[in-house]
Amino acid sequence: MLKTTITSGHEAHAPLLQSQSAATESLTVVFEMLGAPMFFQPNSEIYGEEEPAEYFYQVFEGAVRTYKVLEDGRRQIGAFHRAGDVFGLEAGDKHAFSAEAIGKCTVRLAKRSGLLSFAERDSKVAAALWAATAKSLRGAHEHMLLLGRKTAEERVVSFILAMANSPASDQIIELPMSRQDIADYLGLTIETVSRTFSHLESTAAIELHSSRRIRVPSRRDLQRLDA
Amino acid sequence: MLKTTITSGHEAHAPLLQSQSAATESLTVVFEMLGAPMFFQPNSEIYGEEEPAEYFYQVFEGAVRTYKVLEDGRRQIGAFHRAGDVFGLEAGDKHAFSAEAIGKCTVRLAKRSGLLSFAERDSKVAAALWAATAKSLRGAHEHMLLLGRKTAEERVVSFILAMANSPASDQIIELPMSRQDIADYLGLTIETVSRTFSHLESTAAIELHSSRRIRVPSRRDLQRLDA
DNA sequence: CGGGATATTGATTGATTTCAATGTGAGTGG
DNA sequence: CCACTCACATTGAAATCAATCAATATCCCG
Repeated sequence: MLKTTITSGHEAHAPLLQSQSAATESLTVVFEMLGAPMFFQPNSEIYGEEEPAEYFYQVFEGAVRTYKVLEDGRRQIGAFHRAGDVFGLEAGDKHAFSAEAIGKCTVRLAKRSGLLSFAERDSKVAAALWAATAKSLRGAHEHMLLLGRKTAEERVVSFILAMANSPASDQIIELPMSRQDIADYLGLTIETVSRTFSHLESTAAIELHSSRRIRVPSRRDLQRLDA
Repeated sequence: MLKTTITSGHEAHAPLLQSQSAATESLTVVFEMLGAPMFFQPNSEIYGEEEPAEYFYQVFEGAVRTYKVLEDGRRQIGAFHRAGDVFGLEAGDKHAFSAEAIGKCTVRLAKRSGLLSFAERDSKVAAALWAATAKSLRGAHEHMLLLGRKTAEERVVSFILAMANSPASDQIIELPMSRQDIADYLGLTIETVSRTFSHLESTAAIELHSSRRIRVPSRRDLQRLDA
């Protein structure tokens, strides 16, 4: 199984694939068959908004951001994708978002036409495609709640909790993305994100070992700060 | 076709079904076969968050809001659904959102099990289900950009433009929802929404015939105020 | 050991929220 | 038919949270 392949060599980390649903697994099998692995350098474009959507994508290793920009440059990151996540699922022949590698990363590309004709013949694959799309939708809904109704501190806390994907306490979390990425994901400025991290540290809710390496001594305590 | 059925008797209004995609149409056919129409009173619950998701839903007449609330009562409306729109598509056995009728409305309910087993046998139906889910995802992404990066005025303008679903200028728009609903959709307070409507009126970007009936003299002019 | 990007911290401003009245309109009953 | 009422909407003044403007500080990377 690819699951094994993906996690091999990462045993020291928290599991990269959280609650791997049966549906995602089944899409993973399809990506193994149809997907061509492709390597991307940090900050390189995987696809651009408005480009014809020719492929579906699955992160194999590393992390990816998908985003939209307004004419004047304001950027909203829609989601961060990590190993095992499928992205680029929007229907229609054009991408609604752009996608970039955050650090070095490997992504599997599966031709839409191939995967869709596969889905036509195998209803399990069609169901997996639907489930993966619905999973993205669920994530977008959660993100919407955060952007629309939460305070800066609640946003940062929600983000940290989402990045700490195991329910265990006392986790060390490695953030692959910059403060600017976090700010553009949370709908805040980089200064507000930085200040909020500092403030959380000052109240012992988190420890900042370095700017991209944080420790959550008690997940419960942190959760109490989320709405 | 149901399209005819839905719009019959509404010829005086702007078309209720904007760009009805082939995919939605094909789901509409399924709803005609499997769906039981159900009538809802204003503000009545269609389903609640965390309830087992037993059905898929299509608005037949009227308007529906889907939303999430935080423990302390802050509410985020995820989307407004109008005639022809399919909602409740989230995968998983529980609803992620709640859904309520805004005014009096009729909704068709199709059992998930039935529609899914139909999709298993007919790949066209499976594709339509996927496309409808992806359409929700696209809407959520657009909404995210609005919540994360737009100013109050831009949000209200985006909202008005979305409610004016024909590209024509000089439209009169009937808003089915209250200012509170709009506020909770845009991530603003009711006062800010009200002030922004007033300000748009003072600059002649819109006319307020009554609080729920507005006229857009020039769509182009209004679009210039959107980001 | 630089040097440039990234991050933190401080001071101030400003948009939106909050608090507080006032206005408006649809429905009801006298 | 009018007055009353209640929910909904508008408007105003003050407070607040996050953004902006402005220095440093720190971390990589060569």
